[in-house]
Parts: sequence; structure tokens; C-alpha cells
Amino acid sequence: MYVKVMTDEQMEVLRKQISVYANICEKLVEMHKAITAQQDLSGMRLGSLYCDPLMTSAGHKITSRQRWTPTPVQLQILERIFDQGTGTPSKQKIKDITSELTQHGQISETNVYNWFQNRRARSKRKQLVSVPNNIDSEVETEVESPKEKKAKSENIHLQEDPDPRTEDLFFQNPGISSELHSLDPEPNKAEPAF
Amino acid sequence: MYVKVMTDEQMEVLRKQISVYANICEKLVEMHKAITAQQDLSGMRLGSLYCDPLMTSAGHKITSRQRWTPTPVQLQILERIFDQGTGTPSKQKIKDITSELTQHGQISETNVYNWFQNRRARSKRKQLVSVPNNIDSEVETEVESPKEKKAKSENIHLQEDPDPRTEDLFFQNPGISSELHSLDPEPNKAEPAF
DNA sequence: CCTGTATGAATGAAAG
DNA sequence: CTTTCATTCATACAGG
Repeated sequence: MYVKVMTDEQMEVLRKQISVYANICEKLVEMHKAITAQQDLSGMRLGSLYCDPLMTSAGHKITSRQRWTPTPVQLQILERIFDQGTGTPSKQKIKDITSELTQHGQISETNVYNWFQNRRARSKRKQLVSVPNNIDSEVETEVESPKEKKAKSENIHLQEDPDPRTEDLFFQNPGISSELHSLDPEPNKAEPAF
Repeated sequence: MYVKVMTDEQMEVLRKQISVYANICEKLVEMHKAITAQQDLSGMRLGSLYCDPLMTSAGHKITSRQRWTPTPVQLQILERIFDQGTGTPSKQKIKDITSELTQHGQISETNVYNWFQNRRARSKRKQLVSVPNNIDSEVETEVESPKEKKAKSENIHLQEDPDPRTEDLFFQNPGISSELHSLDPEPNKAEPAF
């Protein structure tokens, strides 16, 4: 049998794309309902399009669950390494750690990388909070870090985006498409009519 | 290297699912536009789904969003340019791009520059290969083939998930509502994978 | 069931 | 260019 080969990454991309669509649909339907609740729209039914092909009857989204969660063992090891002070376990180190942790459950280098990033960042934030010396007795939308050179309102470019026409924009491109092209090495049309 | 193998049928199913979503979304949007031609929907973002007008408390000015975020259109354009292979855009190029994008939302040259930097860097990191067989774990200066022939096994990592139900459903449910003509999921991108 | 919180992941910006 | 930091988004999970 002729088969195609995909990497896990590609699989993930596909899953995401579908997820995105599922999400949009959900949102649109919601919006639609809200709006039409007060209008007559009998003529505007969508037919049977309404629901989601990708949702199980349990209401569980198929596209969900993609988030890694460290097992207790892994977490323990990670914490230990983190505490060793070896700040940024760059590249090679990551690989080592990953392969070690792999024996205690599914994990990838990216996971490890992210974990350290987050661990570090949050550990830092924690400290800032625990230093109540600086008082901002006012509702500050943001805490000015005393030790960080917050080059804030400098050349940051905000974007309020009051733009209400977002709907149109959203569909012009599935976004992740750029990584999907190699999925179709088959000279056939993209959508063989069978 | 781990890869998943799909049959043509499975590929087809996936493609169809995406098509269906694309189609539904299109219709919903269309309908939505028709209905809300003059209604106020601002604040309802579809993209990230936050319907947050950013007016947190007592009219405290929205100090948030100090970070630029590309609008879908901008992103699309950027991706396209990126895919054209013309790596690091020159200074002049950046200017051009910026002015083009300006028409689709607030943006600065710095934003564009950063975007390309990041895009490239991350795209490169994508091809991390964690081949356990690959011993000789010396300094892995392994720069991969010029073209992406990566087979990274980056993916979703489930652990001893006692709840395996969703995983399998992914490829089933080919049937969805009727109407669906072939909507090409991703018509372009002729990047040679080789 | 719905709301709040912890935390994995994504990404713009900046440092090195 | 490569690596790191900061902020934000989204989700798993606990509590009401």
C-alpha cells in the first residue's frame, strides 16, 4: 500500500490547524447565536453545518491535549538540576537531560528547554514580589522592576487595534500553512475527487 | 528518527476535515457580515479570542499591550516574504516591507527586523534532532543539510495517560455534514522539500 | 458546573 | 546570528 510519511511535527501542525478552525467555528457560532437571538433569521440557516466534526460526543475536543506534563520523577530531577545553579543548561546539556528524563516518561528537548525558561522567569518574578520594599500604593498596571532597566515607553510600538474588521483578515491564511506544503508530494491534485 | 505513516485515505480524511472547517468558517463569516453589517462588535476578536476591551479598572489607562503583535494580514505577508527564501532582508528591503505592512496596521521597521530574526532563528531550531542512536555526543556542531530534511521527533508527549480516548479519534469521523466541495486547504507554497 | 490558579508553550524584544 | 528574557495565551486541575 502506498503511504505517506509525516513527522510528528507535521502531525502537530495539522492538529493545530484543525484546532484553529474548530476554535473559529465555535466562536462564530456563538456570535451568531447571540446576534440572531434577537433577529429573524429563519432564512439564514446554515443547514446542518452546525457542529463540530471533531468533537466527541463527550464534548471533548479532539484537538486539545497537547500539553506536556512532567511526571513526579521528571519534575524532581528537573528541580534538582535547577537548584544546582547551573543556570542555563544550553544545548548539549539539554540533550543530556532530555535523554535522561526520557527514561521516566515522554519528554522532548523543547519541553526541557521551556521548563527551564519558565522556571527561571517565574522564580525571578517571585523574588520581585517578595520584595515589598518598594511600594506602589497605587494601582499600577505594571510593576516597575527596580533592578531591571525597563526600557519601557521608549520605542515600543503599541497597537490598540480598534479595528473591527478582523473577521476578514483571519481567513486569508491558515497561518501555519507555511509548514504544510511538504505534506503533499503527490502530484495529484490537492483534492482528488476520487 | 520517528515518523508516522499515513495512508492516502488518512491524508484525505485530514484534508477533508480541514476543508470542512474552512468552508464552515467562510460561510459563518459571510453570514455574520450580512447580519452585523451595522452592529457593534468591536472587542470581539476572533484571533486570540479575547473580548477584552482592556478597560480594567476605573478607566485606568490601558498600559497593556506594549508589545507589537502582527495582524493576520501582516503575518501572512511576512510569511510569504520569508518563504521566498530571500533571507535577511536588507535595510532597504525592511523599509519597503514596513511601509507595505503599515497599511495593515501599526508596525515599525524594528518590528519587521525582529520578526525576521526570530523567524529564522526559530525555524532553525526546529530541526533539532534527538537521535538516541547518535552517540558520539561530542560537540554537536551538526549543522543539518542546507535544506530542511529534518526529522525531529518533537511532538506531543503523553505520558502514562490513563485517558487515551481522544488520541484515536483523530482520524475517524470522515463524515460531517454534507456540503463540502473541495476547498483547497493550502493551494500554494511550492517549496521544494528537497 | 463554573471560576480561579499553576504552568506549559508561543513569541516579540533585546542582549551577547 | 544566537541565546536569553519578559509577557502573554491557553489549558489542566483544584476549589466553591
